Amino acid sequence: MIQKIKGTMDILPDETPLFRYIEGIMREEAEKCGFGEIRLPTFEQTELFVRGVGNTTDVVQKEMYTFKDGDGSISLRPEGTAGTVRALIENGKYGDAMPQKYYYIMSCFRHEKPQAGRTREFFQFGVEMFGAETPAADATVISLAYSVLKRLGLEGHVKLHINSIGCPACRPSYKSALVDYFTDKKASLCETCLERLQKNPLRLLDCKVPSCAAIAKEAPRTVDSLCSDCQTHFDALCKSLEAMNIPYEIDSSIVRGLDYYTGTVFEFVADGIGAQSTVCGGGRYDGLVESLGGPKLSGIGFGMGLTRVIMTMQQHGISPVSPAKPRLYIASLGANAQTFALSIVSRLRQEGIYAECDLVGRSLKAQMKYADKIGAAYTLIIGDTEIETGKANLRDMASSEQKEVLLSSFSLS
RNA sequence: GUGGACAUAGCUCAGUUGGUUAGAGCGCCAGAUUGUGGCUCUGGAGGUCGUGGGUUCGACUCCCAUUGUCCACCCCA
Repeated sequence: MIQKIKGTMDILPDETPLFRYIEGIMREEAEKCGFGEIRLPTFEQTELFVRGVGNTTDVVQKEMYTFKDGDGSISLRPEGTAGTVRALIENGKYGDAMPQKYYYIMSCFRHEKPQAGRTREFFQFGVEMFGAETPAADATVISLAYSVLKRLGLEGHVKLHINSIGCPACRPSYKSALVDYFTDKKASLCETCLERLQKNPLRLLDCKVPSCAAIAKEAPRTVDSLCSDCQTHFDALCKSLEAMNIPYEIDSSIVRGLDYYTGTVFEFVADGIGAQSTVCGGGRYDGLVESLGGPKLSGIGFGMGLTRVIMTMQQHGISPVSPAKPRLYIASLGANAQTFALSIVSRLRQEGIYAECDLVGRSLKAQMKYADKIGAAYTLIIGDTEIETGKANLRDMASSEQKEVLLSSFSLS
């Protein structure tokens, strides 16, 4: 038999209501903050991601689904920010009133080895805000993520970690201080850390090997080496979060893996869902619009993984929705009654009522069982006698009480 | 890309030191006096034991390969 592609998933009808519920909350919260939905192409020119996400990142170097397309090269989007920035520039939205605020809920694709909380196609809720450089903008974006998680019942199950990785003015000096520090301790670093020292020094800070972690703990911290602009920005952000009653902790090991991040970075981390525990991650990317050919325009945003959110909810037994159940099931006996049932059900549906009837030709007993199984609130029983007399029994499935109703003007009110 | 674990019915799993027709629970379908669900009882359908090799008189069981799943590293949402 033909199986699904590795790292993809089927979401069946018993799970889709939960997805829709969560998506609904994300939309509401984003729109309350003035973010408008943007829908982007599933694939873009490979070059967009190479320049946008960064050609030194793992995402671009080894995780993109890239195809030849005529003379060019296209890739399935591995994230949403680059495409949003491209659309902003291409549609001239940088000429409109600032800030520009966009959100999306869409699938992204990365060719990684699947594990808990990591699939090759994954669903992401993302928001991007352009043209607002104040700490208040950062706070707004973080608070939006927070209110989504809060409404989903995850307050207390996720922790907000924030950090500042500095701007082009102060990051280079920090980076070299970091490299110097770790170069001194080269002898006691693990193999992957030696690699990180070469290509991604900031990652040295969150190695999980105990000996490395101990060294990293004493390493120079970004928050101690920020330029005065970055420092005041970061301090103001902390104050704003406090003013909004959003608990956070400063975590100098928070480093984002995408090249475009500058200044503020943050993560919401869940407990108990395995190693891939970042439910939401984001930060500021003030140089990105310009580097993709647009005007100098600041940006900040985040991505939130839908399945990781769901895993966290399940971990804590939070299940706010259940599938829809019919108000009425009509059990019918014989072909005439089945046709009659069909007509009533059809009329009820036009009135907006969820109603079902027998489509299999089962015995009455089997139909009753089925009605119970699908959770019908009421069952109406119709045979030839009922059609003749115009009266039928309506059974309340919860109490088993039955009453006779007139079929001529049957309604559920 | 690296490492580890696992793969038996629709689902969750048993299967004894290799030994006849591979089991259970749940689910599904059908019955338990003629047209009434939930509880109980009875019966039924459903598996070439992931796939391909090998060892053996004989393999679900042992060996090799392969594919897939899960978990971790890496990386990230």
